[in-house]
Amino acid sequence: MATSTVENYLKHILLLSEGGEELVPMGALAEALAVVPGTVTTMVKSLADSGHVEHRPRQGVRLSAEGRRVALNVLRKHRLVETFLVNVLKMDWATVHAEAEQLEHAISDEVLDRLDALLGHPTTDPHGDPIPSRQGKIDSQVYATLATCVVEKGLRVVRITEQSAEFLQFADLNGLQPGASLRVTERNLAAGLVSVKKTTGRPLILSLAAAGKILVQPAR
Amino acid sequence: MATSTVENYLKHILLLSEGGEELVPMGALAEALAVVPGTVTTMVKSLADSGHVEHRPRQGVRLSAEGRRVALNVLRKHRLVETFLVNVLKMDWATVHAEAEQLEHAISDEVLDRLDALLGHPTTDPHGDPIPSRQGKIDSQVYATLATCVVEKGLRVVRITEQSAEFLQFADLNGLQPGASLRVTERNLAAGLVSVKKTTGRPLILSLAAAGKILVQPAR
DNA sequence: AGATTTATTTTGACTATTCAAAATAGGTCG
DNA sequence: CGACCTATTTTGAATAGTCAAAATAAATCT
Ligand SMILES: [Mn+2]
Ligand SMILES: [Mn+2]
Ligand SMILES: [Mn+2]
Ligand SMILES: [Mn+2]
Repeated sequence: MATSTVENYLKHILLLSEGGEELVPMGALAEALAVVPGTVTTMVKSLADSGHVEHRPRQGVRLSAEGRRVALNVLRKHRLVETFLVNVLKMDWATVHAEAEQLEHAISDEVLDRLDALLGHPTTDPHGDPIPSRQGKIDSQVYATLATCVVEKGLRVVRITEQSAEFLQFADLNGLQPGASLRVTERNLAAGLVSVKKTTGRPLILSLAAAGKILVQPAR
Repeated sequence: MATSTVENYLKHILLLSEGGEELVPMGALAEALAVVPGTVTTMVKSLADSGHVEHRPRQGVRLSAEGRRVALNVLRKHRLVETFLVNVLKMDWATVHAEAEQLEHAISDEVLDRLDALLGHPTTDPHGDPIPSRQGKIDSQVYATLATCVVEKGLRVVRITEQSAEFLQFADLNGLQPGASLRVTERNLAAGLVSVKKTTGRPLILSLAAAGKILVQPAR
């Protein structure tokens, strides 16, 4: 019964609130949804009327328990669909985000369950993004990034937190997929650069901005 | 760029015009789309403005070449999705129609092609409905039905032309799936009944209305 | 404190889609 | 032919979502 517009609003509020507690500023939401701020104000008020969010005028929005439930379900659909598109249909991981953006609103919970089973109940999508469980639990572990981790330690890529096709294409081409092993050889804050050595392939230099999008954990 | 409303209008015009040539009366379209006639008049005029249909006031609508192209693409998506849901996700053929009704508007041509390949380029969906080719060709062969076919000849079910879950459930339960072998043992026009003997299972009696929804061809 | 910048909200308008109800064009039938 | 029936069209109004631009509140900066 939630329209896809409503689902998108709720999903982005969830994504912007790092778990669902903090107030999301209207401007940030407008930016994420690619609409003007006035539109967000209007929609958020109606979302508040329907009990999906709490609106603190001039401060921001926060999901209600019900809003969070809906948002997690949409996010689960999004990420399971991405997994399906990559693992089963063999699509390019750089392009599946746009596809999933539509499909997340079109698949039923029934299809969702069957996809989940077909895929073997995955816990992360092709980008390493955690897939909320059927019950709405989502892994909220905090990871270091290539911009913040310790230098000269063995690391494993766990996640790429960026959905633009260009960046993902670039990451893929340079062996930065979840599971890849590497270490940071040098970090120059002044120059804003991070040097990375992968176990295989040539050394790589990233900007701090790019490095900040690659989440890592200590190699097992 | 066509909205899903537009896609639904075009698809139903195609379905109601037996191939695309005849004029579809506004009332029939309104009924198929479950909207009031006035709404159809309004929408059809805008579809005519965008070049998707030709509107003969007071007579009906007909698809333009472009409208037909769009409609066939949507129909192809619908039927390939149904095939996927049944063959891969093992869903009940009685329920996939409603799912496909949404998904047909959400999958891209890219995903469509990959689904087609995954399924081995099927030419009919689980109900025996022909799947339009990528180039927009669709099998328009005319078949007899259990209400019109010859009596006491070996037959094979080719298609069930009804998408309601109840009817499909009933057909499935009684062994009336595409491919099933049977013959009509008796037809009583006065009583409006058709008696059917399947190769396996007990004899079956259908109303003429129900029998008319089962398309058959002479057993090979 | 007063002025200025910035984020948010308001207002007015527009598109797409729909319905209810009234108006109308075409037949049809006596 | 004229009354009548039926399908279609018109008219007026509603809902969801959006934008542009003006108004306003809050925060920041002399
Ligand atoms: Mn979306
Ligand atoms: Mn992802
Ligand atoms: Mn549809
Ligand atoms: Mn079908």
